[in-house]
Amino acid sequence: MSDFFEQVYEVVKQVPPGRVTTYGAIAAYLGAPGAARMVGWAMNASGRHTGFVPAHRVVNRNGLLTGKHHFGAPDVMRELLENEGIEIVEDQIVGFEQKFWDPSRELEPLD
DNA sequence: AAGCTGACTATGG
DNA sequence: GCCATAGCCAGCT
Repeated sequence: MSDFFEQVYEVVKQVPPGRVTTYGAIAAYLGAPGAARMVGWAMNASGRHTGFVPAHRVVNRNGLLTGKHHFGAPDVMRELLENEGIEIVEDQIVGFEQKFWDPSRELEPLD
C-alpha cells in the first residue's frame, strides 16, 4: 500500500462523527492539490486497510454523495451519515458548509 | 509497455 | 447555468 493511501486514511479516520470533508481538501492537505481523484481511489481501496475508514464522511466539494455506490448498496452511505446526525436530501448534505471539516484548518500542517 | 479509467475540481464558452 | 475540456496520478487491462 502506498504511503499516500495511508496518509489519506489517517486524515479520514480523524474526521469527527457528524462532520464531513472533501476529496480536494484531503488532497490539498497531503500536498497534492488537484489529486482529488486519488483520494477517491484511496477510498475505493480503503477496505484493504486494517481498521475502519469512515469513507462515508468524504464527499465531493458540493457535499454530494458521489461515492454512495461504492458501499455495496446505494443507501448505505446515506444511512451512515444520517445515523451521525447529518441530513441528506437528494444525495446531498444539508448545511454542508456548516458540517464541513477542513483538515488543513483542523489539523496541524504536514510540513 | 501503453492506454484507459476514475468516489474530483477548476475553468471557459 | 449547463456542457466541454483539461489537469491530476495511481491502478487496471
